[in-house]
Amino acid sequence: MWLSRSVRVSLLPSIAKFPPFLPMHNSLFCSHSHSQTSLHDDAVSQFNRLLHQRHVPSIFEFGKILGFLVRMKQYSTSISLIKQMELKGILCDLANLNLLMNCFCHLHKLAFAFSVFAKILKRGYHPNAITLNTVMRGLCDNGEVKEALNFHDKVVAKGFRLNQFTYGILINGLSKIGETEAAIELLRTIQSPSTVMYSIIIDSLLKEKQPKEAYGLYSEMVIKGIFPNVVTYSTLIYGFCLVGQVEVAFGFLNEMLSNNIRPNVYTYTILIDSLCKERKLGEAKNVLGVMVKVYVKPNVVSFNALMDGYYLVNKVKNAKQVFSAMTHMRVSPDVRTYTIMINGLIRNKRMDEVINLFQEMHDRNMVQDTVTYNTLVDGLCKTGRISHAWDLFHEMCGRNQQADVITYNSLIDGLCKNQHLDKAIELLRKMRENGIQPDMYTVNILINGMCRGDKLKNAQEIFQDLLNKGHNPDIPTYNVMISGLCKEGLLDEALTLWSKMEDSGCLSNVITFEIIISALFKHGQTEKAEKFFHEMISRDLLK
DNA sequence: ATAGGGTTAG
Repeated sequence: MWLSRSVRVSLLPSIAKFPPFLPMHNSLFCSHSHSQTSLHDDAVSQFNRLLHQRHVPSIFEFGKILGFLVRMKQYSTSISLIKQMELKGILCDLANLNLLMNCFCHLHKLAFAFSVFAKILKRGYHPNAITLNTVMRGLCDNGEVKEALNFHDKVVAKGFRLNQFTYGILINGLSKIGETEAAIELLRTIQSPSTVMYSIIIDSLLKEKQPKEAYGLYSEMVIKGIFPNVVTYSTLIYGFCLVGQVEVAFGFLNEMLSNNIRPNVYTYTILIDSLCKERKLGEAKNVLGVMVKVYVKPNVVSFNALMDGYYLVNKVKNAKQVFSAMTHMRVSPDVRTYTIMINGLIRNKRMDEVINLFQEMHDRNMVQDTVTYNTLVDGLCKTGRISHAWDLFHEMCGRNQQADVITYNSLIDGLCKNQHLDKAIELLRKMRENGIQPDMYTVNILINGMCRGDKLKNAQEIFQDLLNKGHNPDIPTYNVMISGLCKEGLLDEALTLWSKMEDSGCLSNVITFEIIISALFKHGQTEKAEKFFHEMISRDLLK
């Protein structure tokens, strides 16, 4: 079923090349409608007009406006409008109450949602499938998938009718908490499973790096005559790129095209992102050009992916061009756009520009989130500006952006590398106090810090502790430990550990080999070094 | 009911 590589390759360059950032294309994307804010305000004032009419309008009129607001994700507004309705003595119907419950669920106010459910029962309304599905989705979104399943069993026992959506919600809930097996089991109990159900599970399998199983389900749905749609194909393209099988992914792209399923902004953005991660910036830029040409409007995600790609290959100028191009095309940068810019500029040691951008976010009333702060904190640590990083750490806490394991890891690493091992240990303790569990990065940073600080014994203790607790060290853990042993000239011990690593099924990467080879050379063991070098080549680890 | 972008260790 796969089309040849030549088909795949010809697909993109066959489209006429043109500079994707010319202003002539801007007119395609100019917005002629009201902004979202004014639409929201219009809806609210129309609602108020209805509310104050002399003759009470039908409940259906209110419902239309409320439905619109929910589609615009204005949950808080919808809730307050419904409250005003009830205060005026206009009784909500079942649809309004379902909608109200839905709004509370989206705002993660599950207790309020349940009180609405109680109200539905108290008023003698008969909950319909939408009511029950909303309850289950609320539970699932809150991570309470088991409770959703119990709820399902209970209402089924009471004779309520459910629908396809119910099982989509439950399958999605199970998949998103990593219970893909259970999701598949549930799928097996459904007489006529849908495209959506298959798509959800295929997505989970690919994210868990189980491409064979995902492919199996895809074949199964095709055989059963359940047609993959644009989401299914986009999921497959994304997932197969994720597991490194780019050829297969492009096979799916060709297949969707030959099935006359048109790629949408998601599909194109996935392609841009995947090509960028493969460092094929020329092709990625062409995809953006194709999008423009076929009138699929790139959005902020498309531009962010491309920008990040340019920074990945250190093309600062091109990245900045993307930044201004998106503005010209009236696509507003978001927090991630700025974070990508900040991250890229840090990697290119342009700290003054970074500080300016951070200030610009402030000026634009953008809320810097944990990731933005993490990026900057790490950048400051890496350039030795520990005290500035420390200030930002406090600033983020003060602004209610929770420091997470990554924040602490960056700071601990910075402290270790600037001769403050004691302060690093102190911060580790503080991190635990704040309820944040150290992860593999923390362990590796500490082992590395100990080795650098001539505390090989402590590093080995941490490593042994990891083994004692039944954790498997990962490649970077072995790498830092091997590197520490090499640094002390303990080459035999390093090579023993390397053997253990390989025996445990943890296969070396290019960095492992670099550490070992350079240590062997340094100690005049040229022959051994060459042996490792050839091993590395035969494993195809050199790009 | 389903798909896409940003941060940490070697």
